[in-house]
Amino acid sequence: MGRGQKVEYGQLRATVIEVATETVREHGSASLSIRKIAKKIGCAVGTIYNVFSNLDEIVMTVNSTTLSALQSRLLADTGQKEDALAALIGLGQSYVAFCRENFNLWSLVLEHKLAPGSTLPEWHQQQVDDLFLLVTRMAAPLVADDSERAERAARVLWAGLHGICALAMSGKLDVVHAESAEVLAESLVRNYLLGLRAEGMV
Amino acid sequence: MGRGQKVEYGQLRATVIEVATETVREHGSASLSIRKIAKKIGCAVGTIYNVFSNLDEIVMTVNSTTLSALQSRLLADTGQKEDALAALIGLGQSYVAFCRENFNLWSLVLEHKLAPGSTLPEWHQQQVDDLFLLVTRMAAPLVADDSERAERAARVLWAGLHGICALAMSGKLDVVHAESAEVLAESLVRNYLLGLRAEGMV
DNA sequence: TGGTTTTCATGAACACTGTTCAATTTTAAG
DNA sequence: CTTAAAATTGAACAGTGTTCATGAAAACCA
Repeated sequence: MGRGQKVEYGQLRATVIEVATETVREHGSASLSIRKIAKKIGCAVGTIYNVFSNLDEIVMTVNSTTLSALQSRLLADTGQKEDALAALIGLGQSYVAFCRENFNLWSLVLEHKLAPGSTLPEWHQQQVDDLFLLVTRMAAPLVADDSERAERAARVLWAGLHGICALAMSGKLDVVHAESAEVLAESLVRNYLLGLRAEGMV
Repeated sequence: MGRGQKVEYGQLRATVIEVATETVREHGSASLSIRKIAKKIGCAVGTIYNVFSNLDEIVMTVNSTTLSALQSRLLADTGQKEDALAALIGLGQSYVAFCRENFNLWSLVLEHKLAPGSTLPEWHQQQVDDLFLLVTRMAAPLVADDSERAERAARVLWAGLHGICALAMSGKLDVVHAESAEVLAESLVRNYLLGLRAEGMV
């Protein structure tokens, strides 16, 4: 390589992300290490550090593509639904399905803890905001009068779905063992929104 | 020490858990290591392995006391509430408060992943079941006719509260940043239960 | 008391991890 | 062809969890 060869730079970055993604998808987040990536690619560890500042940056880049995949999935699944309630229920189902199909990659997103004192990079934050905006937009018709309450509803639903998926995936607190996450997700979305409507009628 | 000195055995175990708990509480789960515990206690690493089979067992034991503390907290806070709805809202508030006050210790519970293929030890599973039973019992009066639906409601609420707290604590998806977790928790519990009731009326 | 046996404590050793960096090779420019 | 810049390398450093042969100490028995 010589001076200013940015082509190779981008190529190596892509390869690293590709290998890292496949490793996580197949063997889980615990088995991801710089050394293993280097061995699989066939280069030295230092080479990777020439293109990523550390492992965290690799993880965040992988997570970024996972978030993009989720967004595409949600956008595709909730294309044009007549009923707003049905659309949000469908959103929940899509989210649960995505978690199931991308177990290890989604775990990597959830497990990631940003270094204390630092904030998410702007490009990453934007992805999260976009994803959340999707939910807010879908919830808006159901609480038409009040946009503040629409946003709160979106936050509750988003967090609630996250909780159901997180417990379902880890099996940790055994809460979701008996009943499928899909059933719980539908129950959450339907009844929460029903409750919002009922509250508005009082 | 000599043969059959169970007193020292239990004493050392207690000390290890004490030191581990304080370390996590003050510096977070990432800074927990066998070597640091040993140094803090003033013994060799091998000594700890004489009393715990590995770090995972230490973590699970710490988590066990955290779960006990949460259970005590919830039991105390939701002592005798007349209204079932108010009681469940209170439960949510207590849960959120507990997460706030025991940030690092509760993170340790959430972050723990059990080794693939293995299941939670019986004594740990029992704690989780007890905790969950608390929610189920409180939800029962609100869906009196159907115990199956009561359990589902409990699962949804439990998972939902977990999601709100998890996102609030990590600040990861920035969902809970604008509004406090307490507000979201109350919204979740109130409207979900209101929805359940409305559904039953149809 | 002395000798024996069981039990416990020790820390070096092993196999890992992320990260750094001086030395080397490769490549491009002049 | 020389030179300088850039990219690659892998040894080195500071960590991690875990194991285990060795030595010390305590308890049992005579």
